[in-house]
Amino acid sequence: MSILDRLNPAQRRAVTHGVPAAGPVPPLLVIAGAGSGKTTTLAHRVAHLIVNGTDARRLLLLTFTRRMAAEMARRVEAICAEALPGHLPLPATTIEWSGTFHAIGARLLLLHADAIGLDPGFSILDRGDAADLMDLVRDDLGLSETGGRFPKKATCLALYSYAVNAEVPVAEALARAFPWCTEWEEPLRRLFGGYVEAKQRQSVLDYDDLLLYWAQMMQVDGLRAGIGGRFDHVLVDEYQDTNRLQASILMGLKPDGAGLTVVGDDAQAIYSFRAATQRNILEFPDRFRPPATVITLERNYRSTRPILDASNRVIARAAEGFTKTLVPERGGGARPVLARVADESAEVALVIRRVLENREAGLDLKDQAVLFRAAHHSNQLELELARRRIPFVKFGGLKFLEAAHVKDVVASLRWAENPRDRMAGFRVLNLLPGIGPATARRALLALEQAGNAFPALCRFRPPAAAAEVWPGLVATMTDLAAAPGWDGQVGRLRRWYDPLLECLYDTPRARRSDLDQLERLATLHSSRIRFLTDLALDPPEATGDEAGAPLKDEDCLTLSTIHSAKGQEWRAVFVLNVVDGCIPSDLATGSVAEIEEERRLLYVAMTRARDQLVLVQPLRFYVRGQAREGDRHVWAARSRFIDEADLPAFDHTGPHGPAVPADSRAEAPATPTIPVDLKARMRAMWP
DNA sequence: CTCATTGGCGTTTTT
DNA sequence: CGCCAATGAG
Repeated sequence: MSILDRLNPAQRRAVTHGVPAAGPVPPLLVIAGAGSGKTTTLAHRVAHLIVNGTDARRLLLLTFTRRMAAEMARRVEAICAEALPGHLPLPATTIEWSGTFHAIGARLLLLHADAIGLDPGFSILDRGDAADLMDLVRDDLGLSETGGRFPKKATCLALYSYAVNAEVPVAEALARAFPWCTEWEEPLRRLFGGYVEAKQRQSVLDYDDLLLYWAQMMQVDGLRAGIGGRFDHVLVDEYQDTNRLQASILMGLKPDGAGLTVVGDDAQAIYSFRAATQRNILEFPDRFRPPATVITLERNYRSTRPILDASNRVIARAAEGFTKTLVPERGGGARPVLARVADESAEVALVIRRVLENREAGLDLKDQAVLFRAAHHSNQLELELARRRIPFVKFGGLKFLEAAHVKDVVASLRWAENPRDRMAGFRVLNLLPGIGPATARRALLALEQAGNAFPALCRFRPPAAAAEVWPGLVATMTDLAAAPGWDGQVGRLRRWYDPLLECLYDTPRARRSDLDQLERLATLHSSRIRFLTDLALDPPEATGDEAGAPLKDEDCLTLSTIHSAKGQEWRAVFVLNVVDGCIPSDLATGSVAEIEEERRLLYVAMTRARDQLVLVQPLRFYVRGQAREGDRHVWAARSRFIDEADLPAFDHTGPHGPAVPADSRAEAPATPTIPVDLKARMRAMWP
């Protein structure tokens, strides 16, 4: 009995390709359709390599998220334990080098910091900090007074990031992704130059640097040999969502493709906004001589036949790709439902009703998920779930880490770790009453001139309003910077920060409980720098529930953006707002390529479902930017990706007839749900 | 120089 | 609505 017996023939070929081997293992591309056992296959291949004598420490496993890395490690160990009975699974089967490109990049940079002249105490900027730094540099370069509308900081950062990740000049990035900013090409280039300089002066790296420095290291002979030679096998998951820079790293690691395995599904490519390109996966085979072996997995073990049939119809209308049609292994099951509802309130009601019915019928909340295109699409649903005390977790959207008070504390820790980190210092100083940008700048200058030693700040004369709290700040930062151990540092910091919190924000109680959570989280990490690095690369998800992190065992409904649902599955899946303008997003209809990506997004959402799939289509959308009881609305059409000809693949519920009622032009505003308050109207006449 | 207020404008997806 | 820039009072 072998671990290979439970695999189908294509999976088995993928797992055993080139192994056991006498010589180098030729490159392999696995095209794994949705639900075709991709994770199983990859985990078995890794286990098969280990069982056949590959040292687990010489494996590099690159996944799309930390969560996937952990899942993969768990499964590999389980399979190895089964295949090698009697051997303890640890540590011989533990994959040390497993994680996202960014996390692995951070580790390699730390390891080789000396060789490339990088301060090993570097801090990692999250997206918000990077954008703020971009803003600061823009001010310094005097680009704020350009008149007209210079792109906003977030746009500047996105553009810079695109150029780096796509490995194209600014002009090309502008043309491809930000055509409305082309007139600013020259000042933008200056801005990016200044941004890079500022990062280096402060010993900070942004996300892109983790890849960029890694790719650059692979261009240096000695380093390339050292890093590439560290790994016998490199395996990459979700290859369809990698970009040019990541491909360059891979080619640097394994120039001839020996030991390289990439797995992905071009039909599920949904990250082009991060400069991911399908060309990576489409062109992979021919990058090598002889070309890489291609193995396609098309047997779907996840969804019932009717769900798969509907999904296949949606993707069949796409233009390009490795052709494959998923073949269902599971029979039976009901058709997916296309549920028309009056508006978003009715959508919320329908989803909650069906979720609860499912639970009555024995389907736990954790077996069900609600998916949507944009994080804010679930706002109403979240409110209603909270009101009815139905537990849920939300993936995607605002992160815990992005809350102002959490950023305050993290910035303080980062400043203590790296006093040259101006973004961190700037944020901390601005917390004090009476201190604004100008004073903060002067204080940072004073600190720099004193050799970045915090005690020197004692001599700085703050404005009168800050005089009282100033010594506390200096003492706190001095303590943190000099602290011998990590234990208790967050507690020490909070003795100073918590009183400030009271004055700064209006809901101090909820915020303090967030900080309690942060403090607990801190104890799970061995040092301050590890804590900060892990936090930047793998921020905990926001929960939407005031209780903080949901208990692991609690039965909980999943809410998720479609992007964050990648690689997951549930027995019942609801997709919100399957209308034109949401899927496809009205912001992503500028080109055929963008629209095609939106189609794949719907395909990804639909193929997450095992037994039950409900696409919800509200007919009426209230327009934003009006009074609470306003009645301005638009009528939305069914998503263009559900073709008329494909309607028979669905069951239909809700109001029928044309999407836009014939008499809509004449329709009177809905009756207000709140009784008219005449007295308030009288008062309002005389403000 | 700080801080609160006002008015205009854009509104996605994430390591 | 929520973010950002401009404005004006202290």
